[in-house]
Amino acid sequence: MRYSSFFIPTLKETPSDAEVISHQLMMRAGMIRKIAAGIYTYMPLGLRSIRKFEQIVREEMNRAGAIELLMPAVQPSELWIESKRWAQYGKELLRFKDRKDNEFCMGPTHEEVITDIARREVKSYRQMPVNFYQIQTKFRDEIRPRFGLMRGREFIMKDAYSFDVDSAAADLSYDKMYQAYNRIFERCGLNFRAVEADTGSIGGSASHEFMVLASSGEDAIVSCSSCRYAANVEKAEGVQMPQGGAGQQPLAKVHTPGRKTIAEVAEFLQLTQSTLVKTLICSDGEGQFVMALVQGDHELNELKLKNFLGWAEIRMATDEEVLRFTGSPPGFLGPIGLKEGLDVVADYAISVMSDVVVGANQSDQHFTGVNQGRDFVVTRSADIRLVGAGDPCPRCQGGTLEIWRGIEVGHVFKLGTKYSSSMNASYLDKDGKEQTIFMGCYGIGIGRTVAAAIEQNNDENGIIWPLPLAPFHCSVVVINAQKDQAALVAGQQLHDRLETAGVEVLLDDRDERPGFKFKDHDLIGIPLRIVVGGKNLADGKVEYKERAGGEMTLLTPDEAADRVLEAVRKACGGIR
RNA sequence: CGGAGCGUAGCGCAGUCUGGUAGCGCACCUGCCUUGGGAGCAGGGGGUCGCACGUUCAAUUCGUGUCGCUCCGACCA
Repeated sequence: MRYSSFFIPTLKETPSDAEVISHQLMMRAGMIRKIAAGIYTYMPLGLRSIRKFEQIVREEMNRAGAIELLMPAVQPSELWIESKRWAQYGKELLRFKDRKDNEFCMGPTHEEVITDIARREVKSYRQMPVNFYQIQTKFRDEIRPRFGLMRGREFIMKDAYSFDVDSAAADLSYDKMYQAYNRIFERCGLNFRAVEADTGSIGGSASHEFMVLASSGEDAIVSCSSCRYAANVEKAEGVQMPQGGAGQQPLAKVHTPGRKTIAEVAEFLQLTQSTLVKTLICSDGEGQFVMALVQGDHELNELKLKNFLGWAEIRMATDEEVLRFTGSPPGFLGPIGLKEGLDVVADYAISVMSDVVVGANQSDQHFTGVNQGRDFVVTRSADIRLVGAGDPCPRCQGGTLEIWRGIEVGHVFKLGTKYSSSMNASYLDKDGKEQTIFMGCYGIGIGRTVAAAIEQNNDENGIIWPLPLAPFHCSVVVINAQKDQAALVAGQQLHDRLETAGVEVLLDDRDERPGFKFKDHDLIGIPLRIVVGGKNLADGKVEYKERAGGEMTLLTPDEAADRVLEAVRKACGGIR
């Protein structure tokens, strides 16, 4: 491909609304253009990388036995009402009516449609296991679209859905996908982790997220320093501690004027924050309340508490609600002397603490020397805190947890019968008995993965593509292309030869100064670069250089071509 | 949803406080020159100042409304 006949509108300046590096670079490299909040055009260069990744995903899905189809982007409300998600899904679901006033939505995901297909078409145990997938544009009306392709409203996703006769068979399908996902992200040359995750609104019994490690990631994940345990912090388990010693101190009320936060109270009483108990009141938004206790230097994991209580939603109580339940404004709450009807859920860490400090449920007053059992009662003990760096691993002896930031690029779920039972997807088994189908679903964010690759691979000059995702493998930059015919011919020959061998080459024949061209190629991040021109060509040599670093070397055109072929084979052909 | 900010040329911004019909850099077009890290000179094109209504002799500027975009918050007890 000649640069002059392709279309790469690069920008020297960074658009002001691009926050993260991948968004900035995709804009500057002319890969994407925004048309509305969270909605982008994939420009020719961006589309090439998107297609590269899609192809890797296709190959690995096909290898794992999944079958490609394509479902509609627009979906009728009936299916969503049937699965109960028409009411559950909030404003994120973009709804609209057709000319006959029938309700539709833009599909944010396709469990309903695929389950409908399955219940009509999959009627016998002989047809399973089966796994359908598609690569398709979805729409979620995000509260706050941001970070370019990382959290857009319209985005491309690969989603797959497995159907099995029972739970054990579904586990096998799940494992196959889990393996396929590992292969996919390995092939892309990305640094990633598969972590245990919460199932969220999709539902189901188990799931793993695939996280590309990057400091700008929106999720926090933990992994064990010595075993393979890794989890999203939303899900990561706190370790249940053995019972500690009995308290010694008597209960005493102390005056703590204006000291509301844990830090202020600890400083005022000359104690460490870990000897305080943090008291929080949460609501399900529908009239249920609970008091949650965590160690002063810990933080409540609302998601864990929500799941433990079986609530659909969770939020912190308002100041008015706190006053109503405790008679005290926030800042002085505690579990002592509560009115009837407010359950107390304590984190496991609370049960090993003694002689602690809690609020006295009255302005400017705290209790010291507080001990569980003697001074207050815990309704239930549970794992409800957010784990942190340095915490003990819940799976092995001696390991401690490290914390990372990650970008969620893939998610696999065991759905069980959640959709198949509500939508009556069943089959006949060997004995002619009707059974419910077991499902799994598996997603990969296509655009997000490409953005994550940039997030992980860039420098001050621009993108540094991993070869498998690069829009072009190699660029051939011709110096003084409009005047130096010999250089242009030599460059064209090298280009033709590489292209014939299957290498994707961008031949820069533009009438621009060399520095200008180098800047462009660095910005758009082509991994391999050959420069043809000037004195070197007179000596029968061209320059070979890799974007990721390494020295520039002078080689004959033949040698340079071999180096390119070798690099492309190694990076794109090896793992197959 | 709550809070804040911003909409002026394709992009990045100034001008608005103090009203008098708009400017800079980059990009773009023409010519000359230049050709190893986003060159230089000269000339040129491009804006109903987001939109609507109001105040005024006069509105990019003041007021009201509206639309769009961006940021922050939703861990505080």
